[in-house]
Amino acid sequence: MNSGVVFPRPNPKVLADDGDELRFCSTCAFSQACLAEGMDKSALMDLHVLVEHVGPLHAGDHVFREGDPFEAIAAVRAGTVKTCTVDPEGREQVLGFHLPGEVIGLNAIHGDRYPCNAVALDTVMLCRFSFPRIAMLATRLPNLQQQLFRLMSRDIGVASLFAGNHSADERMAAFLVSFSRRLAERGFSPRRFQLTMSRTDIANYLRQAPETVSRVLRRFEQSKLVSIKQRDVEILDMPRLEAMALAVLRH
Amino acid sequence: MNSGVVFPRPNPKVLADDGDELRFCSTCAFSQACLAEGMDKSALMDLHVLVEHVGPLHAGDHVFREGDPFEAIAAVRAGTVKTCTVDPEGREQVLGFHLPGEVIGLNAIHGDRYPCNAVALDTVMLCRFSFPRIAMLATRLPNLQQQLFRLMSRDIGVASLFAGNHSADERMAAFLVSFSRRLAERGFSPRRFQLTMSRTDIANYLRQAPETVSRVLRRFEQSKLVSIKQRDVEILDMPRLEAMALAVLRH
DNA sequence: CGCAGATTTGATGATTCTCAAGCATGGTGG
DNA sequence: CCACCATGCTTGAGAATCATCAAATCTGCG
Repeated sequence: MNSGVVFPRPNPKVLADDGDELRFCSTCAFSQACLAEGMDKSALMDLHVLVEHVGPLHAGDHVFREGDPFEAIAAVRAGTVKTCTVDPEGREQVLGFHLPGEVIGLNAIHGDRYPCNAVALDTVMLCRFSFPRIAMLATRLPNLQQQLFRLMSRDIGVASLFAGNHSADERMAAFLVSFSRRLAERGFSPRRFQLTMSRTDIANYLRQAPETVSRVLRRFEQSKLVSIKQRDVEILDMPRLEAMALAVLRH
Repeated sequence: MNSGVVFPRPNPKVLADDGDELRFCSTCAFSQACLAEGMDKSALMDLHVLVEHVGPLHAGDHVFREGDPFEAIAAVRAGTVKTCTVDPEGREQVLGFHLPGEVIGLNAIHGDRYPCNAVALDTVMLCRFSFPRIAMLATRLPNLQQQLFRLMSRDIGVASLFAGNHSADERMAAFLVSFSRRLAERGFSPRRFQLTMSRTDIANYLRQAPETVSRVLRRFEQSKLVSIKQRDVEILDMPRLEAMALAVLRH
């Protein structure tokens, strides 16, 4: 398995500036979001100039590593990226899972180094943005600046989502609901989806033992909240799941 | 006790544009930080124009409330501010404590409303910055923009500091060390300081029961790690405390 | 002085972790 | 094609950390 760092050296093949790139990149949710913020066509062109399409990365590939010098942020275009730290004793701490349309690396600006690892959980495609260049561009494009502010602001809130002291059931329900909603935002089905990460990763993220995750999911299944086959999830009773998650998500 | 929202209506008395304001505001750590980032004198003047000095606020006063429309960020100049949410059942969740030199409100950009309450824990002085105006200014002053990016980026990291699944002792040690370091950054003593928040607030922040906080602190005192009289803390063995906190803080 | 709120302390209990073993699953090579 | 292995997942039993409940103590303040 290739576990090298591929992020700082984007594959030249996927950077080809062929005629399809503009259309191709219009599927990049990050650009889309900027567009939605009122950026005009020429502004979008400026963005395209500094986008690098990276990938495909495969499960286990690192997007960046903790301690690497910070150079760029990236928008996930396809697949799932896990961010995590490793403490001095080698124990991993999962910080988050990042779905298509979400941006990673924003927590590296302060410190000039990535404070965590970013690892592909499946086949991942990225849009890479040199940060100095996008920041420079943002001084000319207020909408872009505003969008960057918004993205970072949201990450602050997301990071404290699971900060509370809730039960294992509540955290798991919140995890499933949150995952479902984020998928729905990008046009995926909110009822049927695949958990691309291992039980161990979920457990770590939710501050639980993997055994607890397994037991909670089984109980959810027994109470007809969800149906689970391997990593495939079908949500059967969204209202009740949302009710359980309410204490964590607050809406 | 006055528990009204004072933030959106700064006290006119402290906004007086007398000759001392420039010197006065030079004690505002936010401006200082921007200065340190290489802003020249005229840039600083631009900042001063849009600063509003707010305060003094007293213990229990709200700086802003969850749900209030987002208009401004604020730098703490003196005192301590607690940010917290309240869930549908009325249970509070403490998100953080903010010391002089730290900025609050950055998590409100996304959503256009404050996602949490901000409450003064003691006598608090603030610098208030209209966000639309400071964002506008940031397009002209790349150093200011960069500073805002940095502040938000740091908040992402801070929010996930206590995300890990650590023991009560480790979290408390990390809390004390982190508090001490942040005070030291601003020139306060890192060995002797006052915990301006209640045990209940600390407990909530660390996901513990107040009783657990009490017991952990007593054990710390018995092992000569710290000396505690009410809310006054003296750290007696910083190396050992830092060692305990290592798993949480990672440095 | 006495009251209200905060903190401490002790006893008990429950959620969750740990340890250990069994069971699927998916890929590999014979 | 099937046995085999590695990995991840599940399940059960026992243990431990930490929360809860109850009550005493302390503190600041009117």
